[in-house]
Amino acid sequence: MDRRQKVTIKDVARKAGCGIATASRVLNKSGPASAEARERVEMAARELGFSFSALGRALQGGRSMTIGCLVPSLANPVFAEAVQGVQETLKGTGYQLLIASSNYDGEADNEAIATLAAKEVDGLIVTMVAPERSAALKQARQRGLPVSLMFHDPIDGFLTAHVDNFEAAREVARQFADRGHRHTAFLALRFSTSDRSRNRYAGFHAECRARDMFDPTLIELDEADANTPELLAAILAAQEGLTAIFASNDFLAIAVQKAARLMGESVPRDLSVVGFDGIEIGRLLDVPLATIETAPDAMGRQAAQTLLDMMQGRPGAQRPPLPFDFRVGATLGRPRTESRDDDQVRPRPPSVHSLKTDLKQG
Amino acid sequence: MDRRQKVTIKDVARKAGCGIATASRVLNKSGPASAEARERVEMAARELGFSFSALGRALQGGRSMTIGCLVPSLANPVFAEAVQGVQETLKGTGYQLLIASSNYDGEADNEAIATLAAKEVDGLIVTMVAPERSAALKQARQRGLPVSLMFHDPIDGFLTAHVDNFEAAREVARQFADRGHRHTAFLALRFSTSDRSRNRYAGFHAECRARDMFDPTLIELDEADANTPELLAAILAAQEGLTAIFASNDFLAIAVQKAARLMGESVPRDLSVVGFDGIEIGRLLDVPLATIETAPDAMGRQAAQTLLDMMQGRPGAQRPPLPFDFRVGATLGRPRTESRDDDQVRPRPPSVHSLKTDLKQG
DNA sequence: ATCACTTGTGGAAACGTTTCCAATTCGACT
DNA sequence: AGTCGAATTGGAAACGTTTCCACAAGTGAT
Repeated sequence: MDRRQKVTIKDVARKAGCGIATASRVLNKSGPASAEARERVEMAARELGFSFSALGRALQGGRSMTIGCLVPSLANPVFAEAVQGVQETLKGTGYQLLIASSNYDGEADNEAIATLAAKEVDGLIVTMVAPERSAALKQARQRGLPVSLMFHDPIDGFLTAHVDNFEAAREVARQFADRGHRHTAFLALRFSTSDRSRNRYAGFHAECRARDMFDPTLIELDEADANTPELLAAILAAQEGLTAIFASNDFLAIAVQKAARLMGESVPRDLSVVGFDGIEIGRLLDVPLATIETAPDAMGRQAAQTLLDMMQGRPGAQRPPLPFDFRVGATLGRPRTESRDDDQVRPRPPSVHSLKTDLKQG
Repeated sequence: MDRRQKVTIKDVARKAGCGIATASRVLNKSGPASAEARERVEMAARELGFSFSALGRALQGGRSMTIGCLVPSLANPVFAEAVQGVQETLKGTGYQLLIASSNYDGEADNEAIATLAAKEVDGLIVTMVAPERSAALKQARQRGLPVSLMFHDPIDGFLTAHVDNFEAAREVARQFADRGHRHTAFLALRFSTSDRSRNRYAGFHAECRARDMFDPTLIELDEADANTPELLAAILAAQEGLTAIFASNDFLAIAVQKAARLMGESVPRDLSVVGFDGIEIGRLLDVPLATIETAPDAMGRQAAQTLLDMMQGRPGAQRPPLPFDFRVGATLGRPRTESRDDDQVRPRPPSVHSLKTDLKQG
């Protein structure tokens, strides 16, 4: 019962009464063989239910036809969709995907890369905490492993499929400014483990300055869970004069809406909210979410295509960032108390940076 | 540059001036070695940056330490979360996940299974269109490959991690009945490729009958995309007297809410909606979604654990279904025109089965 | 009948491991 | 000094492929 009996090409050859080499040639159509031999080998293979072992092939051929993929988490639909995009592009190429996830842990990132490399993957598609500082990734590249990045902004020496987070965030600031918002906040999750988030903040911050708005307050959450809205409500209640929030992803943006509801405030009358990513569900909401719409699956497809090119020896250059769209939802409006045209330079209030929410650990 | 120079144990042995066997023993701590030899080998390995090739190991040891996983799509958060759960359970066991997705295509299912088997995975965790009819899966099992199912209701000869779809759907019907609904519909996506969906319909249908409600109308969509709400609105407009809809997943349920809004109807005053799955975002909605709450990650964890048990020779028995919860949201209410207690048996209206929406192909 | 080809064929090496087993060394005991 | 056992050690086989190469057999031309 439990005996895992493998049928090898040796068995086929024996049954067909020929040498291994001949069987291999027939089954791979890779060399000459008499009609009669072909017939016998094919028959034998069919009867035995033979199929090649990718292991033996990989060992001998030096190519495993496997691609390693590392993402922070599949529970985040953005990454899940990207991986799906990778799968689509790989479909039909014969490559399989070995997937690891690090749960946003830089240490786990390194281990995962090492493990994937040990499995002799032919290439790596990666989103990690800090690719530019990963020893394991560096070593993999030194060994000649092609690496393609996803989501990360361009890093020296790497090719990446990305959107211009800085620019996109500036766009959000512009939209806020155009509607008269001056006092805003940037809401992020796990700021320290995401260069994307940091770049969005940087862009948002820069444009706010350029538009003579207050520096945005930085609100950082450690974790998102069921009571995130309550937590947010508490934090927001402590902020005075805030009229608009830019959330680093759509999930957070939706949580902000919920928080506003809990506080008895109305979106966008009392508070404007803009998200990032453009997940499908945002559209379906009662009050459709204003957001930066990106295409994670396209990101995955591009990263995969880049990798395929590298593996075929066509190095390719860094592609321009993928386009994003500002989706005008219904969560963005004018602030209730319009700024009264007193354009004289006012002192900026001290910006509350890194308002860490360690209420839980405390 | 491009030279992929592998450091093998042979290189280590040569540099350490000893035999391969000794090097192997030292590096694996699997046998005796003099302190001096140990020292030299470890030094050599470090200097060369040696790491084992999982390929050679797998070939020799007969175990690849890789597990194959097949799901319909990672773009569906339910499956993505389940895979995440699998990853969590596998973390620390040394097993890696080779992931394939079929895009709900039964043919692709078979190919994927065959490919995974060819890669010599040590076990299979699978959600597919029709496991009971898959030739490839059958063959894999005959070869002694342990197989663990996710999401599927129990099938003879397989172990599966699941929720009781039939019972859960009955619960929905009960909730409808308790509030006085009699004329309901069941909304599904790709009915033909999902036994889960079919079982939910069956349970819903059965309980509707038991409660003397009308047979639920079956509404089936081929695909969900951006204009699903419009499509739904058109379909719903044609249904008379409908007071409640059971959607086969939360995404569809949210689309129904949007459709109702498009039609100028109010949820739950004019139409009650209940979903299935219990995705996190449903909670955050303006009108929190009533739904059957399941735990996809727990499903993944259980499936993985079952597989680990099988691989360790502990066969284990089919576990009971994982619990589900009826989440009382705000999308479920009493129908506007309360059924006037005329309990005489009324003829049921012909139920519109398989109202296929091939508006697009047509 | 010999030669030079073409065609078909199978032995064997190589890929990177692990592990069995025989051989070597060494100290200790008779 | 000679024998014995324990502790180390390394050669070689095996895992399932592919492919190089040499060999056999057949074919047509000289």
